[in-house]
Formats: sequence, C-alpha cells, structure tokens
Amino acid sequence: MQKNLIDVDSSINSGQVFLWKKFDELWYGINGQNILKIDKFGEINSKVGNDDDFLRKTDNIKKILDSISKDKTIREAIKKYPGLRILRQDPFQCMISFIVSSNSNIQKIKLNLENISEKFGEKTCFEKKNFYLFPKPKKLANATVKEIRECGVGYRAEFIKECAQMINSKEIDFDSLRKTSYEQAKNEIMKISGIGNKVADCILLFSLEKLEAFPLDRWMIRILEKYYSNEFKLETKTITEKQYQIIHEKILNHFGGYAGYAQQFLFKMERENYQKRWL
DNA sequence: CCAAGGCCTGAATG
DNA sequence: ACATTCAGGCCTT
Repeated sequence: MQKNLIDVDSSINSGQVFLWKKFDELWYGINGQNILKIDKFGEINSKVGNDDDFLRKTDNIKKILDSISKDKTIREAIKKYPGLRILRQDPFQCMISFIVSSNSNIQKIKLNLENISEKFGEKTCFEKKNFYLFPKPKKLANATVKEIRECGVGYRAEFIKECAQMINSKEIDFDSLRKTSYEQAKNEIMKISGIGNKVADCILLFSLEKLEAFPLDRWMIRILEKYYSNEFKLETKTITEKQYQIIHEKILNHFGGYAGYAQQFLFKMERENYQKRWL
C-alpha cells in the first residue's frame, strides 16, 4: 500500500519546519541539538545517533487517517498527499520558530531562524557539511534584546528572550507539558508573551504530542470559509479568543482527537493550490 | 466580550 | 523612484 509510505518532501515542505536544506536527494535539517539526514524513503541518520522518531513512524497512521476521514474535502486532501506527516520537533526550537512566525512569512521566518542559529548556535560538522545547531535556551536567555534583534526578528526579540528565560529557569518545563492535558499545556505556554492561540497550537501539535491541537491561522480560516462554511461558521469579523475556542470545539467534534493531522492535510492542499513557496 | 490600532521587516504592489 | 500594503499574530487600549 502506497498509503503507508512517508512523503518526506511534502512533510518537510508543509510549513512545519524551517531549518531544512536539500542536497542531492537528501534532506538535512536542524532539530534542536541534533542534525538529521533523511533520504526519500524516510531513512534517518542523525548526529547524536537518535532521531526521537522525528517522522512519527510509531503512529498508527492508517488508523489516524481513517479516523479523520469525515468528509469529502479532507478525504481529497489525504488522497492528494497520502504520505504527509506531522513531524516531531524539538520543543524549544519549535517554540522560538513559531514566535518568530507571527505576522511573517515563510521566507522571512527561515532567514530569521538561520540568523539566530548562526549567531547563537554551536557550529558543528555532520557528514562533512557544516551546520549550526539551534541555540540552547540558556544562550538566548542571556543574550541581549539588541543582539537578538540583529537577527531581523524586530519586536519579537523581547518575546524570544523572555521565552528562553522561562524555559531556562524551568518555570515552563517541556516534559511536564508533554504529560499534561492539551488545555493545561496550552494555558501554560500562553503565559509567554508572543504566544497566542495560533502559535500555541503549532507548538503543541508539532512538538508536545497534542494531536488534537488545530492551529487556526489566516489560511485555515479561509479554508473553513471555503469548504466548511456550513459547519464552522464565524460569528465575528476577527477571531477573538472566544471564537477560537468555539471553532476548535466544533473541529474536535467533527474530526476527533487527531484533528491536528486533518489541519495539516487541509493546509498543505490549499497552499499547493495557490502554489505558495515553501523552503 | 469585541473592535481597532500598532508593531519590525522585506517583498510585492500601485 | 516612492508610498502603501501585506504576510501563516499578538498585545494593549
């Protein structure tokens, strides 16, 4: 069955990760303090000898896809990109990535994150190529806002520093966030300024094992209006906190506990329809 | 509880 | 050329 094969290209090019490059048919990427190399069959080599199941091969993908296949639109999206997967990212890198992403675009996010890695991350060699690891929390916690700002992140520099401090001090702890519920984890990370509803959901879905998270960005709102105008109608012009929660509840009722996977398929399909550039 | 405005920045639009 | 808008939001008023 084709359906169980992982489509590495599609998965990396779906707005989840930013520090990835392709050399000949191989993808190289930064994941926290690790470097990963993935071939087109989904075989991974890593610098530290462990990839933490980056491609989520242990997920029962057949069961998941089956469970979210609730309507024609999502079934079409899955059919189009059957090998698309959620990637299990390093939480700190993921957190900073999506703080940087707000009010921005993929090209710029990528540039900003590369700058951050080069400036604050450790230079390292993997398979005769040079990389910069993602900086550790402590490094960014101790950096000045000015230094961070020089990476081109603008007003987000203060958010980044504050976030790094909270992670470094263990005021917010990834291991406990992984164990606790979606709601509780979301409340916790939204204490960090720069992390609102959408950014929080990205972090939870991509790095903290909360597959019911369903990030609602401009694109997803457009998608819902276009394909799901009957079931998920917006009550207000702007997405307020309250509205966000109401929609998410409806989404969960519709797609179930793996709604985050559904989000990824819908997002990928629509972005490709509009031929948006990825990495 | 909702609406409006401001915010770094670079590319795209007029 | 130069001004304005916009891009995968968030925070404050």
